[in-house]
Amino acid sequence: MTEQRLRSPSLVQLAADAIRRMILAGELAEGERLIEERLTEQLGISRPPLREALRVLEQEGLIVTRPRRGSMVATLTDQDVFEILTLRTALERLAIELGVPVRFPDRLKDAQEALAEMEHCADAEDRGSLVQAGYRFHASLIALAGHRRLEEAYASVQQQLLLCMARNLYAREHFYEDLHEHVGRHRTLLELVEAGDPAAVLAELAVHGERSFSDLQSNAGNRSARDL
Amino acid sequence: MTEQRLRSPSLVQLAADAIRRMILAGELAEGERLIEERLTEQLGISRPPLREALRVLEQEGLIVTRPRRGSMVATLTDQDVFEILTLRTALERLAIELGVPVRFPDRLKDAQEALAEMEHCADAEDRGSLVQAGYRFHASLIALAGHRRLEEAYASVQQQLLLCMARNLYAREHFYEDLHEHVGRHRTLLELVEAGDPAAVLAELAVHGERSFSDLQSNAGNRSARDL
DNA sequence: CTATGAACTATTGTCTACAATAGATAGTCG
DNA sequence: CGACTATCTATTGTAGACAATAGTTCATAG
Repeated sequence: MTEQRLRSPSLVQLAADAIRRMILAGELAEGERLIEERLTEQLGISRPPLREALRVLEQEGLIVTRPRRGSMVATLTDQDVFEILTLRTALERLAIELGVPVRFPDRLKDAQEALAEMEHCADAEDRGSLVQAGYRFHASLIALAGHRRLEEAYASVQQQLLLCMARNLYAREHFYEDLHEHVGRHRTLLELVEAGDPAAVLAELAVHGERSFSDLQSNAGNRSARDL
Repeated sequence: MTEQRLRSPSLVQLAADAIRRMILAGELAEGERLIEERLTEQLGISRPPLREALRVLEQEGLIVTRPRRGSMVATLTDQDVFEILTLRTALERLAIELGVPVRFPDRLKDAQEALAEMEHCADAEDRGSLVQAGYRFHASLIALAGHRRLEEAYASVQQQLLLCMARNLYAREHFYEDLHEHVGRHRTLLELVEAGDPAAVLAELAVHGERSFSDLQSNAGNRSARDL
């Protein structure tokens, strides 16, 4: 609304988006070195903007950079998945506490639209699009809090979660259950949000999250799965 | 024109550290434009590494960059302070839930040392050093969780909080109370952590945080102060 | 045959220079 | 006298080249 889309995106943003897409699409293998010269040829840009884009991705947690040794696609361990999931849960909890009951009713529309698309994807059994719509749904719930830093942090965590999925480290929760049951849980979530009961939403989210923690019990932090 | 020789690690990191220090020390005013050429002269480096450093600081939330209009020191509103404080609380809560009871007893030493230094600073009435020691104390509590992403996110929030203090937007909590009472609250916190009672720690933290929210009631999100 | 060292290569780190754009200023027209 | 426009300047965006370093390979000596 207030955002003006006339801004010509800089090469840095375009390069960051392109590399991010490549990583999340699995076109770049885990731990693969990112040779700057190769990427400049591939993207048709020069090294300075590319290097700035790599700094952005490094801060986002998608790549790791070691001095004089270049950048590599992030390698995710079970510990990393655990960290991503717990952090996501903590951020979602804050968002619910701040955003429910809803103070910006117009923002609910985004969630409702995303949910409608999720149902459509479930009917069509389009799992890829369903995951995308699911992320939009969650992001729109976060936006209810009206908390810019929270939205940014959540987006970063979501991206890393996408990376987990590209690595097949996190496929269980989203793929190994009935699609309509999956969408139904989200519908329940939205209804509780609309009802304005934060505690109930948090309880539902806890059920949501418990499944994801169940396979990480080898980690020292597994105790927290119950608490969250 | 202090020509400092930046060498070994990486000019990007050194430049980022230097500019970060300048911002947090208040040497750069709120909203002040960061002219790249000026900074290159001041730091004795060239523009490419400087620009990469600015990207890092942008991701950290200390500066804002608009395309073709350069970078500015972040301007903090009450809403920003609210966001920083709520995010910090959410991260601390996760850290306590994951780290208490303590599973890495050796890491408690850092907290104990920081607390001892806090007491020393309180005796000497050195408020500046007390704040620094306080941040080390909190950071060491976060480290109990053994959660790298959490530590990084918390460090970023802490930095922005330091920026708040440099802007006198947040001086109340740390400066307008008795120093020994301040340290005493932290001692209580550590004792509860050592006792292994997460709920009690969270309750104490809630008291800790309530004071900071009290001046932000004009914000729409003030309702959360009680919940957190 | 193995181990060690030196030279080489591939890659990153940094710098100078050029192009493009947004903001400012002054001049002119209504 | 005020407002609008064109030019102008300061600053950012981008490019290509040079310097420095870590990893590798080959040669030689034990």
